[in-house]
Amino acid sequence: MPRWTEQVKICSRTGLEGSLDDGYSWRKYGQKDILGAKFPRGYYRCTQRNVQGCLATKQVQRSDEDPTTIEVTYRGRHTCTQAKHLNKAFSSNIKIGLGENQFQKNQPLLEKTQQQNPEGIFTFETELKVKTEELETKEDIFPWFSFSSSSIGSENEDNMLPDTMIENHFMESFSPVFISPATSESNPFCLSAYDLDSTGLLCRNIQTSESDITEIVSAPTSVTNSPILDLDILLDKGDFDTDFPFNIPEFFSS
DNA sequence: GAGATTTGACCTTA
DNA sequence: TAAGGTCAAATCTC
Repeated sequence: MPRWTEQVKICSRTGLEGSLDDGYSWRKYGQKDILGAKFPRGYYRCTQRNVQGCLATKQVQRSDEDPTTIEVTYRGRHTCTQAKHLNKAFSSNIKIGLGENQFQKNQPLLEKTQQQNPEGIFTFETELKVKTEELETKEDIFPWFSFSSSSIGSENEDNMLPDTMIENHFMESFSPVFISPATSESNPFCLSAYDLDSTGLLCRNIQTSESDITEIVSAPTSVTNSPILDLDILLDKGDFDTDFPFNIPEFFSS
C-alpha cells in the first residue's frame, strides 16, 4: 500500500488532531500509546470502508518535538466516491463560493489543487479563494488571503502575508483564513472557524468540524449563534477596503 | 436508535 | 517477546 506522511501545523491550545480536515471522512478505530512518544497515536479508516470497500487509512500523532505539529501518515488510496468527488472538484477547479454553494459532506473544505509527490502519490495543496455574494473574488482586495497550506516536502510556504503578520508570528498558526459573509443588512464579514490564542494570534479553530462549517456557510445570518466560535469578528466592509491587511493584535486591542 | 468514539483484548510482525 | 496495529464491546453523542 502506498504510504506517505504529512505534517500539519496547528494552534497549540487545540488538540483534536482527528478532526483535521483533509476533505475525506474518517472514522477512528483505535488509539495506541507508542513507546518513546509523548502522545498517543490515533488510527483512522475511511468511513466508506464497509460500504464501498475503501481501504484508505491514516495514523495521526502529535509530534514530540513540536506539540503544535501533527504528523499524519496516510496508507492506501481512496477508492470510494469521496475521492471521485474530490478529483472532480479539483479537475474543474471549482471555487467554493461562500454564500452560493453549500459545503457538502465529504467534499473539501477549501479549494484544493492537486499535486503529485515524488512517490507518485497525490497530495493536496490547500488554497483559499475568498469569494462573497457581492464580489467576484476578494483576491484583488485581499491578495494575501490567497495562500497555500502545503504538505510536507513542499518548499512553497513562502507566503503572501504582510510583514505585520509575520512579525506577529502569524505563520505559527499558518492556515488559510476562512471568511464568510454575514448579514445582508450590514454586510459585515465574519472571520469564523478561527479564534485567538492566548497570545492574541489568530488561529484556526481545529475543533471546527466539517459539519460545523456546513452549518455556518448554509446559515450565514446566524453566525452570532454559532456554538463553535470562540470569537466572531464583525467588520464593516469599509474596514476591509481601507485597513487590510491589518495587524490582528492591534485590531483587537482597539 | 444510529452512528461515532473509547479502550482493553487480541493479532501480526520484526 | 515486545511493540505496533486492529477488533469489537461498551459507552457516548446527537
